[in-house]
Amino acid sequence: MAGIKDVAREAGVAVSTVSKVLNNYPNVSKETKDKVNKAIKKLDFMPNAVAAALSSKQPGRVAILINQMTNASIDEVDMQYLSGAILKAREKKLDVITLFFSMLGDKSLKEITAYLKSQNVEALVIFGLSKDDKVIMKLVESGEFKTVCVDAPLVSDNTSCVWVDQYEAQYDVAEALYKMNKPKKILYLSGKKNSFVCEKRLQAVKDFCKKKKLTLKVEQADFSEKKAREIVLKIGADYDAVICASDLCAIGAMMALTKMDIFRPVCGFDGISLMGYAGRQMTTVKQDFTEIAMTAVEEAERLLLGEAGREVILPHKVVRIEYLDVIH
Amino acid sequence: MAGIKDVAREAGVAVSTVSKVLNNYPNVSKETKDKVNKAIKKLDFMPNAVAAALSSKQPGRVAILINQMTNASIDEVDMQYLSGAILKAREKKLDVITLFFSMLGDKSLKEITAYLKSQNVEALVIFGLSKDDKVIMKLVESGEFKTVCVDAPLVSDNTSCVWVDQYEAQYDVAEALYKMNKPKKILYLSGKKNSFVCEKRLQAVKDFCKKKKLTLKVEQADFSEKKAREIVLKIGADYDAVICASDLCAIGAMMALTKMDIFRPVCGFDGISLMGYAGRQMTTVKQDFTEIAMTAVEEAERLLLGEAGREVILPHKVVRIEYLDVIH
DNA sequence: CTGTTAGCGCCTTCAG
DNA sequence: CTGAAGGCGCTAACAG
Repeated sequence: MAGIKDVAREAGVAVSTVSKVLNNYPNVSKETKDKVNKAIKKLDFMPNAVAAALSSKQPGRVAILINQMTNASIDEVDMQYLSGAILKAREKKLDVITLFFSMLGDKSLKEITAYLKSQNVEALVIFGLSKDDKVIMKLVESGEFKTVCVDAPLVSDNTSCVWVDQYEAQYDVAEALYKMNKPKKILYLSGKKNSFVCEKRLQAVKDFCKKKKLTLKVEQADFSEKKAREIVLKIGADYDAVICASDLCAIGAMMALTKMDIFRPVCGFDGISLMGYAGRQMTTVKQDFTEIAMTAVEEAERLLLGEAGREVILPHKVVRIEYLDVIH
Repeated sequence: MAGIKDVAREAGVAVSTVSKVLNNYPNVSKETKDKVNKAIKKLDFMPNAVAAALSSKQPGRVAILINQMTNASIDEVDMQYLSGAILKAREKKLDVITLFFSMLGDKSLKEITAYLKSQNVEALVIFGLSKDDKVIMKLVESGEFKTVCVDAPLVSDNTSCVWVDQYEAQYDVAEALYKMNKPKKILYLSGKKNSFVCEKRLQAVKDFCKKKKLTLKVEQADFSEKKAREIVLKIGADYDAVICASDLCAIGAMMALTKMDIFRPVCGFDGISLMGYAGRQMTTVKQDFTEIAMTAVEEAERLLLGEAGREVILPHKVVRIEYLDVIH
């Protein structure tokens, strides 16, 4: 691999000059710039990113932390988060390293911090954080790293939060279902206890039902298809509609209803393609996870540039999913 | 962040000595080693990985290349590949960078090579490569990087291949289905044209049918649930059983059969959790993608250590999946 | 506008 | 067994 020296020699200039054109410094004459660029092309030169990172004050890496298998996910969500984040990071020329919560859970805050620092990470982008992830919560609060939380309302001077307005989204989908079917008694299958998103969603349904004067029964389904199925089998018949905090639960609810051979409108949350297998049209909230991830990385860049943390709200859509709409 | 110098001062030794204990050199007395380790602990020191990478001849990074959304995947497979690979890499203290085919497809071999070199990558672990991925095929063949291909039979001095024996697996599952239902006429829904795995699977079914003197009809379903459904709707009734090159197709086939209200045994391939939604018991081949990925990374390490490329065959299982066996 | 010169933080011969 | 010194490839003042 050709080095910067070779380029300098080839172009007949000093290494620093080459460095300058590489990093788009203003004060280089067009001529020498051309010379250098020609040499670069000729030698197929590309600066060694490791060396550059070591020597320069450029921002360090950003670590993507994924809480695998926690959301309603079935991997689809995580994968979209990941690819969106990685894509945007490359675009922004940010180095990333990918980590899973499971790799950190058993380590102390100190260890994690040391590890991240040793890897030259300066910013964190965290997906799927919940209050139960104690160490990672502490990591965020420690302020050692600029961090962007997706789906967790943590905002401070150096931590931003990016998400869809969970309250509004849940409210909207409930309303859509309401308009269509005019239910009187609602069964709400809530998600995990200490999940930030779930609290918002739950509140939305509560408020909605209050406003419309509907009876509301809340059950904890923990994002689980199975639990949802069991709950609905047991008490589903007593309600006019089932609103779910996740698509997976909606599928479970649907399965139960089909088995009981009764009809009740059901709606989900997330818009994962698995919904295509629900066997019936369903209403759900569609979140664009790729977009969310890309926005999160952009936000991380902002923080790295020294700007202050903030909350970024992304739009959502309420959609009807047909059987196999989504899967090719 | 404490540096190696701080540790040296704290321990009252030279930096080089610290470095030696860090890298487990043999010639350090136990006493000084203890002193140094104490200092390390006291200062929460961790060597800067970037600097270490730059200065030492330690192996470079390994790039994980994922062909997102190509297999029967629905993300589950890719996610397991990814987490397995990343986990093992951390265990082996190998630095990884994750890339998706889609980020490279439009670039030239030269560009990709330059980029990878600039990122200090020395080894590639490639998931889901097919003959159609021209550039990446060339990348592998160029020999510039040690590479491990999962699901592609590329073996040379510096490239290994890790996979489940596709022929045997497909043969086994066909046999299992045969024993159970004694079909005479088989419909085989094959996968994508230029996929390495598909060719092996197809050959296995051909051989099996020949041996058992069964009528075999092969149709291209391209791993698509929809195509599988359409094919089975059209001609499924004429056959006694449907063997599929992927679970997704098996689900499609099942959906079609259910719609037609006829029973035909169906089997799939991969063992993804989506099979839990097929609505009926199904036979399939279960591959442990996490394990495959971990093995692939280990193999990459071997190559990095200078050993020669080879083929590594991993075991598979033929399993029956019940409704929601797999999804919690 | 261009070149010279220190480092970045660590590893690694090579003397002692 | 330990320490001093050079260098990995590049960037960033600082001179010129």
